[in-house]
Amino acid sequence: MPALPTKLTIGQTAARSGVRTSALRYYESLGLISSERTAGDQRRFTRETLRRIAVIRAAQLLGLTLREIRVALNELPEARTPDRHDWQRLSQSWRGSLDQRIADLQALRDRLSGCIGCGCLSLESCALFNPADRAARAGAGAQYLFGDAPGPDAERALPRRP
Amino acid sequence: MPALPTKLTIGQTAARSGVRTSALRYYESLGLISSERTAGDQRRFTRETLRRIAVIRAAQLLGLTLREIRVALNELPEARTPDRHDWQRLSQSWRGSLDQRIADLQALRDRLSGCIGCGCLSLESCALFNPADRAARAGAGAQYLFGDAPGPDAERALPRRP
DNA sequence: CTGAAACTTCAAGTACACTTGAAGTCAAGG
DNA sequence: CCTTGACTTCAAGTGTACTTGAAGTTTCAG
Repeated sequence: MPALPTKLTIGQTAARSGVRTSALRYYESLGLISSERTAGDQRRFTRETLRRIAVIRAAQLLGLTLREIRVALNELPEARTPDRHDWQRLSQSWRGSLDQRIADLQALRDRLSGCIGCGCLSLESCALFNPADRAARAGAGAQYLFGDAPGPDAERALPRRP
Repeated sequence: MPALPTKLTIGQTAARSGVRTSALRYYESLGLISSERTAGDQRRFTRETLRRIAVIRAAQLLGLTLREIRVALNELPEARTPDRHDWQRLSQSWRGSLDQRIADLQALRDRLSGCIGCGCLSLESCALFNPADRAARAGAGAQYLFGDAPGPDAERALPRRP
C-alpha cells in the first residue's frame, strides 16, 4: 500500500481540512500557515499544516481573530516541528478561554432562566429585560448584562465580535 | 420627585442602553427598533425600546445576526405591548440556542482536554489536532471538529460566525 | 504529447455591524 | 434672542474574513 503522501496540494489540503482553497491562500497571506513551492510555483503543504488548520478553526470557534491566532501560533517554534509540550501550552491556554466563554454563556443563561419566571411586566422588577432603569441611577447601561463593569465611556459593549 | 420620563431622546437611550446613537439609528434602519418623532423630526424612544435593546445585545451574544434577531422580534405583537408570555417565548427559544452553544463549546473543551494528555506527536493518534487523516478515508475534513456531519460539499465549516 | 483539471496572482467584491464626517436643524438655559 | 449641545440625513469609510473572477500556468492521466 502507498504511504500517506508527505506533501499535499492546496486542493488536497482543502479537501482534508474542510477549508476552501481561497481561505487557505488567505491564511497563508496572513502568515497563519506556510507552504513550500514546486518548480512550477504551486503550493505544497505538509501534514503539519492540517494540524494548524484544525487549531485555527478551533480557535475561531473560541472567538479569537485570525490576528490573535497568528500571534498564538507564532509562539510555536519555527525551527523544529512543534512537540507535545508546544501544543499543550496552546491547548491549555485556549482551554482557559473556553472555560471563560462557557461560564459567560452559562451566566447569561441563568439570567435568562431567572427572567422566564420574573414576569417581565414591570420596568422596575426585571433585571434582564430592563437593566437600564436600575443602572440609570449610576449612569450605566445594558452592558452589565454582558458582565462589563459600567465605565465612563459606554464603548464596546460586546467584547470583540462585531 | 419627577416621574421617569416616558419618552427618551436617542442620546438618553444610548446612555441607558450602553449602545451608541449611531448603532441605534442603524438598528432602527434595520427595523429592530422604532421611534416616534417630535415636531422637529427628532426621535423619541419608549422605555420598551430599552428592553428590546437589551434583548438584541443578549441575542448577539448568542451568535444571532441582526437579521435573525429582527425576525425573532417581529414575532412579538406590534399592536400591543408585549406581555409576559411574549417575552417568555423569546427567552425560552434563545435559551435553547444558548444550551446548544454551551454544549458545543463543552464538547470542544472535552476534545481539547483529551488532547492535552494525548501527546499530539503522531498523526495517527490525535483526534483533535489531526482529524483530517482519520477523516481522509471517508473524504471528510477538520470540520467534524465542530460537530458538523461530513457532507458532500465542505462548505461552511463554521456555523455562522465569519 | 495532449487536454482537462488544478493550480497561480491580483484586484475587486461581499456580508456584517457599525462608525465617521459633512452639512444642516432643533431644543433649552442664560 | 442667542448660543451650545444634541439632534437630523446621507454617503462613505472601517475591520474581519473571506469569495469571486479574469487571465494565465502547471500537472498528470491517458
